Amino acid sequence: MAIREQILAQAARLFAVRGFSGTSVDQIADAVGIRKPSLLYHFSSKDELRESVLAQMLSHWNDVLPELLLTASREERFDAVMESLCSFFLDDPDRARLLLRETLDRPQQMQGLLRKFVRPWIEVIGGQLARAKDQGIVHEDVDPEAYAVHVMNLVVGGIAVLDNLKVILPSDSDLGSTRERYVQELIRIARAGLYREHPEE
Amino acid sequence: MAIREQILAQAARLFAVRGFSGTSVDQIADAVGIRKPSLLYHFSSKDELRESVLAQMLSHWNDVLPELLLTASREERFDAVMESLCSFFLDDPDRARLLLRETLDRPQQMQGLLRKFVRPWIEVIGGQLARAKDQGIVHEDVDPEAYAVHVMNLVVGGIAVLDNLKVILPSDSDLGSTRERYVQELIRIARAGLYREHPEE
DNA sequence: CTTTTTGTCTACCATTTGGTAGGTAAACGA
DNA sequence: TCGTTTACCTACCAAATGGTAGACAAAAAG
Repeated sequence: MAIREQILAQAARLFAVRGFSGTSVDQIADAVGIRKPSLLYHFSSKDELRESVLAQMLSHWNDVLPELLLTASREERFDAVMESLCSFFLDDPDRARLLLRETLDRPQQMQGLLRKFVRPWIEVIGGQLARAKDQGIVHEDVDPEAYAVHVMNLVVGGIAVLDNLKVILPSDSDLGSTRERYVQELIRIARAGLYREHPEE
Repeated sequence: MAIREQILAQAARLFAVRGFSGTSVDQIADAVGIRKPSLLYHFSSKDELRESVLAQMLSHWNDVLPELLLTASREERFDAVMESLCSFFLDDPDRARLLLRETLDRPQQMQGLLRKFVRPWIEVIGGQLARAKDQGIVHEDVDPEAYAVHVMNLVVGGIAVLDNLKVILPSDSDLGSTRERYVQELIRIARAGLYREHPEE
């Protein structure tokens, strides 16, 4: 059964980097080390492969998200949620690229998935915001839903094109720290857009 | 010469919506109302067409940007700059989609363009921030360059997938206002991530 | 009026594409 | 042991792709 996962991994990588139409079944088969008909034995069409790749990623997302949200609700640690959220995509930036490409390529189908996988997060954030507003911690003019969507977009879009943006951030030279700096600023922006003062750290 | 612009317009539209590899020369020709060889008479290859489409957009960008920045430097009206910036992409969201797709499809080539077209903006923002920091208006922990990059990404990415995100923002029913609300929150986040207090409005 | 240029067309080509047919060998279940 | 299933292969196919050749007509240039 390992071969199926290899195919999924290579397909995900290539779809993310070159796009779906920019990737041929042959290229995926080559990357795995088998012939095209062998690949099509496991996934009966290129489109089924696309579906499977996306399903695999969203299933992983669905595994990680609940824990993430519970942590957030219980401890109210904004930065922790943000870092976990970023980690999901930083662990494999192709996830962000894939998501972005799917959104561009098939907006119709993506809308359903967004409803299913993003809406819950937005609702939880909304609940948190209600409490935080009562406590006067959060800016009054925050639009909870729009805010959550923007943060989502900031994370996914930001990580998808992270390598490109590194070019524009040339200051420090040690490896990997550009990413750190970039992510820290991302989280800072998200926090500042929400809280009136700095929340408990 | 009108035909050349029609081709550019249709190509830009289709590249933005379906992607470069997802669009055939035939489809573009059809959209214009001519045959494929006629199109290839004006643009000798599909790749030259891609180049021209991108060049056209960036040239427009380059026309609009200086004025934008001058206004900002002179009057220091943050919201005005943000709204102008958003307008550039809201006027035709395909611009944002195209930019995003190019960044995903050809990161290498895009890095040069980012250096040329985005860096200047970042530097100007940096200059503004220096002054604003002296006046104690801007948060001290802002990373000017990273901030600017994130805002850029927020605008481009946000508008590119705006139609999808509307689905997650279901509250008000009147037409067009979802976009308004979405853009307002975007600008609010950008402002809150920068200024300690609200700047003069 | 003739010649040349411009722009479009039909017909075609080589390559690549997603996908199928059908064979083969190893592993497995009875 | 023998049939069946699994997983891979070579060979092939029809359609679509980017691009070319060359005919043709209108218009611009001489």
